[in-house]
Amino acid sequence: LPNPLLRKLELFGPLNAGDKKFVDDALARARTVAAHTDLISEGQSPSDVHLVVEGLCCRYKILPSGQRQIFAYLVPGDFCDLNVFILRAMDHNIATLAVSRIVEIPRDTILAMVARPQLARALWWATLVDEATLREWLVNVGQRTAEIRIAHLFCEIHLRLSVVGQADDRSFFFPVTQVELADTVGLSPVHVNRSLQSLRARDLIDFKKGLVELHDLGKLRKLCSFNPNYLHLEGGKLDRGDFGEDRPRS
Amino acid sequence: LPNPLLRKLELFGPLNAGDKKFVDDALARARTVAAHTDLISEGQSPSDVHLVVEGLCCRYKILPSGQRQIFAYLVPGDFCDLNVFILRAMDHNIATLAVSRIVEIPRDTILAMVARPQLARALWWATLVDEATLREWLVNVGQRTAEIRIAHLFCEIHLRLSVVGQADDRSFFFPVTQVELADTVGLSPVHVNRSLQSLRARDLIDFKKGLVELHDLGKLRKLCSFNPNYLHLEGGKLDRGDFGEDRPRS
DNA sequence: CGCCTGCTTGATAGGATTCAATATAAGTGG
DNA sequence: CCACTTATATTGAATCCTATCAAGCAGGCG
Repeated sequence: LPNPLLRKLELFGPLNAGDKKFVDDALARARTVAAHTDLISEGQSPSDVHLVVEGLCCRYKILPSGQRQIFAYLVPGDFCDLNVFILRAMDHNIATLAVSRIVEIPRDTILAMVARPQLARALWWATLVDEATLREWLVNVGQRTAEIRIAHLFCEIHLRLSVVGQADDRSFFFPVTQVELADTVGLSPVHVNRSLQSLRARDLIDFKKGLVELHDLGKLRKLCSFNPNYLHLEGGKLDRGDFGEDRPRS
Repeated sequence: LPNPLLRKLELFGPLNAGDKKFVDDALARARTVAAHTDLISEGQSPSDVHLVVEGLCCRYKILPSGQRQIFAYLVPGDFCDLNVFILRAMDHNIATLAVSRIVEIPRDTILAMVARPQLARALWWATLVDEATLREWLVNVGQRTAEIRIAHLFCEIHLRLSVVGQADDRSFFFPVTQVELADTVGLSPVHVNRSLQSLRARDLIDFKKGLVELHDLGKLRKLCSFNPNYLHLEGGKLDRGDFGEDRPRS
């Protein structure tokens, strides 16, 4: 079973043997966490950095009114709280959605990683992709209709899971409830249910019990005009791997 | 007129004289850009980093359907594209909303800034706050009703402008049209108009011709349950200014 | 003065929410 | 292993919020 973090980071650029070993060692001891368990809560200031090795987690916030908004799904290879080095306190929560394997990487280990130039850039790249993903979610909730919102979300998750070898072209596991989907895309659970039925009726996707079956990925992507640029994936290899160099640009 | 970037960064932590001079020098030569002008477009890969010194800019994306979503307002002291060092191409656009003064900071200057530990942390802090702000916008669009959405946006902008000395407790300039507001909060321009009227009727705020008058800031904040934690401002001074130190935490 | 942009208003339609009830599945404990 | 309880999914009906369409108004500018 390949290291999902390594797999992700190498999309950005090649790592040397030392870098790889470093990453591998860092993920050596993962612990298993039950589903629906908070890993970090708002106001806390964890000393270590959490990383998802297996399973599914999410960032979320609960409003005074009791409403919940999910900001991000964290799939294998994703960091939970790299910002720990700078910000005093978390401004949101992170929880598991399914049984997951989590590693807690000590601060010092992260610092040592950042001391390796290529790894440092790869980590930075990962956080920038997180931010770009967040922007796309804002587009999703701000501009798209219910059905297309959900279609777009599935397209994204599918691609991100593919990167870490957790999805093929026909299906993938995505263990969330319809209520959680609703809190993700800013819709009511009832409407999510109906939108899912509508997508099934169009013979695009079938989602039940945490399994997404893609009946026609191409049509699904067309429906929501899915443009994966913001994930900086395939293009990732072409992304700037250098720092100070001043080469000409188009 | 104090340097807005310096003013912002010092919220995070103290800078030494050398750091300050460095930042001051970096902002020395600003150019004036007309309103509604693109600074950077999707797909581009600017060689320098843009920073807003005066005026107002925004991040945005246009969908194939022609819809526009605004992701962020950039006020004096905000960077436009620090990610230039890592990502090959912009995945969104940045434009001026009003006449603005912009500096283009060479890559080398940024690299020199990052070489200064305290400045590096302050820059990192700034990008993390940007991300947290984006999360809050997702909450806004995903969970709140029209009126409260707009109220919350005004609360945020007011606070961010206050930090750089561009707002007092009674009013501030915010030169956007109602259409732009609509593209920000994911509503139709008509509905934005009506929501603004409603806020005026409650004697909370009056927004006309780019001037926001706050009739009762306390009541406005209560209406939208405004919690500025996510901006990490006042708490900013207490945020972690250290890197590797391993001090006890509560 | 006329034009353009931005704001305002009214009427209508539609998408999404809410409420409520039912069905189905999943666990739990005796 | 079955009965009970809880979580999740599904369905229908009524309501509400927001969008759309369309028209009128105001102010700035050449």
